Amino acid sequence: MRELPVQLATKLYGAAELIADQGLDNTKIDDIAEASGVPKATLYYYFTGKEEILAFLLKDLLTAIAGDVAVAVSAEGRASERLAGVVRAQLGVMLRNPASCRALVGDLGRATRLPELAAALSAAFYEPVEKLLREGAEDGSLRRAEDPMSEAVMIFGTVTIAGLMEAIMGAHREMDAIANGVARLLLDGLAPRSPGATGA
Amino acid sequence: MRELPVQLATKLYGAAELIADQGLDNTKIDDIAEASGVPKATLYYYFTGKEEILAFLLKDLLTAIAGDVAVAVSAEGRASERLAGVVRAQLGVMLRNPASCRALVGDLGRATRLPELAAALSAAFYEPVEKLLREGAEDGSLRRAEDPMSEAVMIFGTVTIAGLMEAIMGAHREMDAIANGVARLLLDGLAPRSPGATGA
DNA sequence: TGAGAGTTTGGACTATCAGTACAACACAGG
DNA sequence: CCTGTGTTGTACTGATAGTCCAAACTCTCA
Repeated sequence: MRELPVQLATKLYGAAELIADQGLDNTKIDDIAEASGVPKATLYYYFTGKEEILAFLLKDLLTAIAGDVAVAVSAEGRASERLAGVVRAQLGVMLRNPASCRALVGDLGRATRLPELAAALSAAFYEPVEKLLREGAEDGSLRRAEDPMSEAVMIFGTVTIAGLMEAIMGAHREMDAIANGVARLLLDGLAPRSPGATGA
Repeated sequence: MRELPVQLATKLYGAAELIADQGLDNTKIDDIAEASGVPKATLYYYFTGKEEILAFLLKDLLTAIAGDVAVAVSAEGRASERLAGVVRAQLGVMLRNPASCRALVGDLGRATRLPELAAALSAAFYEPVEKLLREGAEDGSLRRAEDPMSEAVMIFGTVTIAGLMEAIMGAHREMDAIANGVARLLLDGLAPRSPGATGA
């Protein structure tokens, strides 16, 4: 895949919705060309095929998530508060890019089969969150995890499915309401808390 | 889709792995025919196309999950314990059918686009868990949820991603270890608990 | 100004594969 | 033996992903 001019990249976002709606294999290359305004021949000049176009869009989304998550992770405050920030960050990106987000989750399988995406996902989310969990154990705001990696994975799953549900349904709730719900589940769990001991 | 003879259904499972590995659209009908031992003409006698074959496999998996989840939901004990049972049930089915499970999550987007699957998923998981959450609020073993539906969705996401990760990685951990980790996150959350107040 | 490199595009072409058509065959029950 | 229901091989069609190429266009450097 050749280096992509910005202007062209921008046009491609127009195709994300199409892919999200129909799935990649129900979307003809010619449809993508038409929806984005980029001629087919040009698409093939830059990409080796459909999959690479999807991969580009998804990597872009993951990069956006990575950026916002990184900011949240290295903010001020206790780890538990920053974790809530991470949740808000990921949900924020997802709700701002519902089409790419639906395409990502919709073609999650393909995504897991694209190695560079797995790496991007890991860098965007798992590693920072894992680090955050360790810091939480230090500052006492989070319990010590036996297996921070798999907890990070679960956290990602929780946030992702919550965000996806909104993206599919068409985001009828405020982002903050959703983020609070997710953060509460993750921090406090479902069991009742004895009064006066909670995170964020 | 015609009523499917059991013998034929059994053969089809052999194709699930193929689909899980490659994704549906990289899998040729002829490959499915070869892998399952069911001739292409017979496949088209029963199914209208590829998608319907996938839908059959997924519906089958969801039915299995629905069955085990239903048992767990209506077991003895407090709701918190039964919720842990639900987690074990879903993970159990997923780990016993890693191929279908990967195919399901891999083609999740397609799945969300197949209305009967969305309905099956809802019946298999969301509704029973939502009911369980309400019961937990009654018996005091779970906190009262503001929005049980969306909590049920998040729970599903957490369990699913955890299970998927194992299915992809090749299940190096014991099912019980995974299930305990998931149940602990869901019930207790990540914030430290004051001693002596916890679920399951 | 103009040569040359890289980019952009239209359009024709090929190869692959999903899905169809159909005829032949198997095998049941009456 | 006849008829209906499943089963299968084979040949076919149509759609479309991806290739190829030549013409045009743009930018840079001399």
